[in-house]
Amino acid sequence: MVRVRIAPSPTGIPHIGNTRTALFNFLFARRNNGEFLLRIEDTDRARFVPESEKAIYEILEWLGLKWDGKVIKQSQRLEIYKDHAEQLLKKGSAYKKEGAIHFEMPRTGETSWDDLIGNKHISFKNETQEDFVIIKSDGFPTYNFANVVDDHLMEISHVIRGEEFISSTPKHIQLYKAFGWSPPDFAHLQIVLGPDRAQLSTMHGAKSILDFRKEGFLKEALLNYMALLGWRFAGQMENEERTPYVFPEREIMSLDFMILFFELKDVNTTSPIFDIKKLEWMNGMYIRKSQISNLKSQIWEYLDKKYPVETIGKTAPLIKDRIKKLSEYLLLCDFFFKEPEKYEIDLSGKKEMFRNIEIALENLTEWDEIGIGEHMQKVAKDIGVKNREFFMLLRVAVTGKKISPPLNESMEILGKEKVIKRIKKVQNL
RNA sequence: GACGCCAUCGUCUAGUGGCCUAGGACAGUGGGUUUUCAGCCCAUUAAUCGGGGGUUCGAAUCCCCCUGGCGUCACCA
Repeated sequence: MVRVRIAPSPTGIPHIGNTRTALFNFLFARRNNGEFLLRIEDTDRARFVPESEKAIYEILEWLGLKWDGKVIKQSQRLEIYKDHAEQLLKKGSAYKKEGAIHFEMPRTGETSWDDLIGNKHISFKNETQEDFVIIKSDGFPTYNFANVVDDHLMEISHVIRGEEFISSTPKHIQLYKAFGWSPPDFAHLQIVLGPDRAQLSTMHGAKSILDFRKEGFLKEALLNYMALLGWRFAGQMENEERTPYVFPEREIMSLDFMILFFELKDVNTTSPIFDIKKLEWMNGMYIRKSQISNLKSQIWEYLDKKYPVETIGKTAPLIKDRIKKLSEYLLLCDFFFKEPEKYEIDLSGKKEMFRNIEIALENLTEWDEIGIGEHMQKVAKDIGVKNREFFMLLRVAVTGKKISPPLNESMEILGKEKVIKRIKKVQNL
């Protein structure tokens, strides 16, 4: 039975790095019909950040990486750790010193294991190892100790975690040995690096997943991108002659697809660097692929349901190819909800032209995109203004901006009354 | 510094001895479509596979050394 866990400590809001670890654990569990557990390692009272525990739940739920069973919190298991430390004391593999309990590491031989990432044998000479604290003088267990006790008690079969724990794995293995337990399999994932090539960390300004959501990233894109950082589908598709992955579409994968094909042996051994550009491209890709009804509700919810959902629904088709993030919706579409107050081009002195436009629009019986377009082209021709210039001025008059969704469609959606009102308004500039 | 992990275009990667004068994607550049901006389409720049030795008829692929990057060296996790 495969049982994995993620063991975040509530000392910060999860970012791409540790969330990717969660994703890989989740994929491995689902792929193998196993369980994916969540343990909060809150034994460091000094670094505790209150809102981070809530954020951990929120992020996992939002992304659809729901854990199985109930959450284990180390701060509520202090007795368990004490009991186990006591056992080691009795066995003589631990000793007290300065109010803390220390574990005695062997001085000779070596400690090693076969790591599932890269399928390699890693070994440390025991002479390089040192004794370490398992129970602090405040009675709390240290990470190294609580981690091992819990992984055993929770019957974890595979420990899939970041590479930063490789150096402490000998400690863990020796602990298992001292207890007479058999250690789980280990898989140490390569660390995700920032553009500065240093490990992604909150301290270093890495954005949290919550930040990405706030910026309008879709969970599908985030999930897909995180998976691609070190893993890709290694199967063969039809028509692929030479090497797999030559088609871009195989980079776009749903969570279900990933679950179907995820294998630890296909996880890369090199540390990937997080590239926001590719994430943005991928997010745009997901937005473009979205069904309008789905995109509509995503935007609506993203904007805290403050804007009329019908208008969002009507305008969504106009902007789905134009935005990379949900946050860009209002940049393009705010004019649907309020009249422009300022104009990116000086429209004064164009009174005559807008008067002509107004009359032409007034005379329109069918208020639709095609009719509007035809009539406007005619006006442009009649007054001898090039399309390019004519429509730019009209665009600014209606939207306030030089960049906007397609004009005719926008005018149709806005409605005759509002459009004419705006055309009248610019005649008084 | 000690210990450990890693090493293919700027970035993510394909590649497990001959299909590689190294393929794809993102980013970049040029062009086309065009009523803006996107999108889409086409083209294109970019890696002497970190360096040096081997092994082999043949190496990005196997071995060794060097170098570099990263990680860990707490009563943090």
